[in-house]
Amino acid sequence: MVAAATRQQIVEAADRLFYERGFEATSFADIAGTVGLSRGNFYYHFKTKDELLDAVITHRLLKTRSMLDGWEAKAEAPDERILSFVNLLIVNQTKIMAHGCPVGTLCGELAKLDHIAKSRAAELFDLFRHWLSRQFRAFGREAEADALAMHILMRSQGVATLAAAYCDEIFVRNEVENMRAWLAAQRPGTPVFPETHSQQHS
Amino acid sequence: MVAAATRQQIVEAADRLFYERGFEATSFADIAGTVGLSRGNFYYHFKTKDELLDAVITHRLLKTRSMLDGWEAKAEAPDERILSFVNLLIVNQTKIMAHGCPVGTLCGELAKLDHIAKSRAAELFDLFRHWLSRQFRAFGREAEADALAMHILMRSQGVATLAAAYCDEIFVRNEVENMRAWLAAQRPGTPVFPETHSQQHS
DNA sequence: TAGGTATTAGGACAATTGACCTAGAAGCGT
DNA sequence: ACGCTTCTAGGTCAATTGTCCTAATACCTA
Repeated sequence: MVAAATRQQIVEAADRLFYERGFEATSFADIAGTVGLSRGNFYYHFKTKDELLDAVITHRLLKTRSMLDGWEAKAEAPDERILSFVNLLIVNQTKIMAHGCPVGTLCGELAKLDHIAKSRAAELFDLFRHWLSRQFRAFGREAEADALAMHILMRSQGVATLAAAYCDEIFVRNEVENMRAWLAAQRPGTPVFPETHSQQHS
Repeated sequence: MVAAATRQQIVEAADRLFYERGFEATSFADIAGTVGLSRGNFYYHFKTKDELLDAVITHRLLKTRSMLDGWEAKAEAPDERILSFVNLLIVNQTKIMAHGCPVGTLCGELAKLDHIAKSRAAELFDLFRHWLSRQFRAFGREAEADALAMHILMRSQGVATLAAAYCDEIFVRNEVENMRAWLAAQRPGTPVFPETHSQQHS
């Protein structure tokens, strides 16, 4: 097999395992077992674990950028695009309830480890942040675009954390509904509109 | 020294290190070095690392319960009590920006490790959840009390996660202000009141 | 002070980790 | 078929992990 393909397999396996088990808890042996390679052979593709982590983050950055570009290419209204982001909580519900948000948990782990790659992992947040900011600007909330982007990013992180702690999909649906209502209330020129709270939660 | 005192020292050192570095990344040697004990002596106090984790969680449950009881003992209005919870984000800002929320990050790590103690760590969330729920009931939002409690818990988790990723205290202050406004809007019988968004965020 | 219990230090243990080396297999252009 | 580069398997290495044992010390009671 050509090196680039093997490398890609390794990165994708590491991507999944870093998400499911965490960076530190995933060993080279785990990834080797998944890919079907010998342990020792890793050194040919990645000199250190940090180098592998860097490749995984780069891979995630590319995947994320391409997803966001895809959403932006669609001829949708900006608020509908923002809803695409919110809907990630529903689309990836099962994984999120099991392992949290891939971005949030990675940044959290790297923060605790005081790892050099922490700032690079935070670029994943930046991708969402600036994309959301752009949508809010197009939405007509130029001045507050970044704060609104941070707000919705914050909410999705909070939902993901509690979803993983409680494994409660009704809560997730409920809060996604709240985010939709909140977003509707952000339309500029809309008369005052209180944030509603659906109460289907058990 | 009496065993109970040493045990307490160990638990408190482990509590801090588990928070700052994470459960897995903290070794017995780290804790021993902090407390000033020999590594081997640990086995006398805790047979396994899981037993130590359990003691740490128990310790956190007691600390948290006592904090919440203290807030509830004060003759305050329920919404002011809820603000005490929100203010934790300000009071512990430095630590949160460095290591995230102690509860959220522990639950997240244990979820990834598929650890038996995960549900016990989630009891920490339950403590806050039920306490907040009680305040919202006293606030006159009987029917939606639990959903409102989960909502504010979710927000504090989201703020903590992004605070750790961005180390941005303006963001924290901004979102705390938003939570205050949101809370004011939850007063029953209050005319519609839109969630405001302060825009001091850089 | 004597005797027994409670507590400690220091080290041994196997297992696992990331890192690294080397011999050789596989692939490819000539 | 040749030679050269690319790639791989298996193993070694020191360090660190949680666990566990044992001899010695500290402490308290009688």
